[in-house]
Amino acid sequence: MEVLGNWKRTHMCGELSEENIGQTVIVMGWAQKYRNLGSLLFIDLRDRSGLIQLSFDDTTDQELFQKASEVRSEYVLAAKGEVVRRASVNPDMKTGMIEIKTKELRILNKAQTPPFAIEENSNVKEETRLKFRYLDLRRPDIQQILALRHNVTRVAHEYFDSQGFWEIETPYLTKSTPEGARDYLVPSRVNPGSFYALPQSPQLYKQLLMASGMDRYMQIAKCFRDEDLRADRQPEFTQIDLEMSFVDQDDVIAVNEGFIKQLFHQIIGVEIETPLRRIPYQQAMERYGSDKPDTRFGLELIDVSEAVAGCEFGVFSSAVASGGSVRAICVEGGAERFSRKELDALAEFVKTYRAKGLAWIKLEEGAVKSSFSKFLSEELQASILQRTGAKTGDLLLFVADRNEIVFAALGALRCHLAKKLDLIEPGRYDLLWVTDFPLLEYSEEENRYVAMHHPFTAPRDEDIPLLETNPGAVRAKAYDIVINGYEAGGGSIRIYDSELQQKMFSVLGFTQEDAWARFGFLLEAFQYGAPPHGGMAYGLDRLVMLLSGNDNIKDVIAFPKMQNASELMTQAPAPVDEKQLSELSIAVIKGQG
RNA sequence: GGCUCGGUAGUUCAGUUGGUUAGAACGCUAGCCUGUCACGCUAGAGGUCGAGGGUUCGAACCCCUUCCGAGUCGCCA
Repeated sequence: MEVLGNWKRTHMCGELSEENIGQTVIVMGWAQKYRNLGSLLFIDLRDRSGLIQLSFDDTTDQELFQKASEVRSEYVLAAKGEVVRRASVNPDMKTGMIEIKTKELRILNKAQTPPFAIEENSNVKEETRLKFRYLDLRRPDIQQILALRHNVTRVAHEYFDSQGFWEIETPYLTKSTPEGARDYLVPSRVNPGSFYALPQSPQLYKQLLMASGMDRYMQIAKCFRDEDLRADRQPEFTQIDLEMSFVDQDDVIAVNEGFIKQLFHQIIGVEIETPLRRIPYQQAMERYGSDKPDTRFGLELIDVSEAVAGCEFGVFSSAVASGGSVRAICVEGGAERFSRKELDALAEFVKTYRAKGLAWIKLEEGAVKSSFSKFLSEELQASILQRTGAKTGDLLLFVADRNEIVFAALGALRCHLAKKLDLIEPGRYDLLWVTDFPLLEYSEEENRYVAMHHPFTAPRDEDIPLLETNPGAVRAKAYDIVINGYEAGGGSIRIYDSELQQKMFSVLGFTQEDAWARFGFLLEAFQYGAPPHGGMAYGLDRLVMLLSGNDNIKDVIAFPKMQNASELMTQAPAPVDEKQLSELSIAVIKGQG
């Protein structure tokens, strides 16, 4: 092993070109690959910019050649030499026209053989990659994702700065607010028995900043939610968070459309047409069965409740009679495409979403087959076809149940079918706003209304009277931005009036004492002149995922957590010793969980 | 907590109906090789078939239990 000495790097490997021919350069990096031909030896040297070939010739310098022949994969090298045109070019390599005729080599560090090859498109299993994440991160494709991620935050800073936003940091040690997701708690040594919560979002602080007259705020903020993970969900994630004063919904949307336009343009060179389409929540549910619809393909839901009400088929008629619905997806040309076995698989698929089954009609040439053919009178068939517009060759798939289940099942089914039938054009981006969310939804479990977004979302002005008479019908000034079926961000206009905020808490079932105990600081702040305000937060990880064409959030986070919320490499979380616990006045109950 | 899929060499995988010493490719080690770039040639090392138990004359394969991972439902204001 050798030291760097007085060597200074002159170039990054991938940035050398024919323009450097004749120059003496010093490059540093990792040995990607070596090819020893006996008395001629090549090493591909890698840094984050790319590869450059080092060449060694036994006949010019035997000692140097000997040293080079000891180099193995992932050795850390510094090489000094002359950039020369290659004897044989490699057209597949960015620096394939040139190489460095090495004069001096320093082996800065040796390396064990890595457990997997450091190369693009590696298909090593995730578990191994995460255990050796620092090696996985050497792979060029992951480095490019992290570079893209850096550029997304850079564009965010630049854009929002240009629009008059200040980046202001808010605390990570905050107060637990039991509404919403589970909190990560942090014990306080100096306040035994008391706990901070890590923020689920900077929501309350940014609203208070508006009350403070900061006018426009933004922050790249870490957020924490102690809930189960998914392919697009981590317990620790990053938001591009922003808030604005003296604005209504259209103002927030306009500023954010500017951001999205600039982001797509600068990061991936895609021009986004603005203003973006907006569809109300109710319509999103009716047409796509989802509040984050993937609009890159059709397969829209069709309500056939009226057509089948009172029909012989009990599954249908009873669903309608009990206040639910029967809805269908028409798969064009699907009659031939799906075997009985595949239809059974689709039925299993929708059962995941608590649907009891999947009824179907195949409109085959000259014959109509159906899972409920004995109830499918000519009359019923005619009215279904009339309602759905299905024609010969098509396949109709039905779910009958409570609306909530019908939407969930068919909403998921249409995405499933789109993948299966390859209906999604690669490289396409479909963006839209979903607006007019319900302010509240009724929780059977808790026997009360809960906020759909959060308790600080403003109701639409004209719906305020309904808060007392029909809370479920109140629409919110809330909006989500949906990209390719992912909720990429969301926001709302907030309540800024203390009275209205207190009314909101009371609708949510808080006593006045409760409300003041938990959110007194906010209610009070609103009494000292809070401006109308609203904002938005993007899931940075999801944005990066979408912009880099990934479908797993772990791939766009340097050190992600696994499904059980642990980190494989460092083994966090881990037990701590008794001394630490006793300092925090914490006793762990053994044998639980 | 439920459901589905997976775990065989360092890596990616194959492994037939339960049948001899569990294979391949890449990687690794050693030797040879002057224009390679998926270098080539020769030889070699490398396995707790996730773990435990059971059935059997015999288990990577069948059964039970369990551990680990992924996806998903619930959950995620």
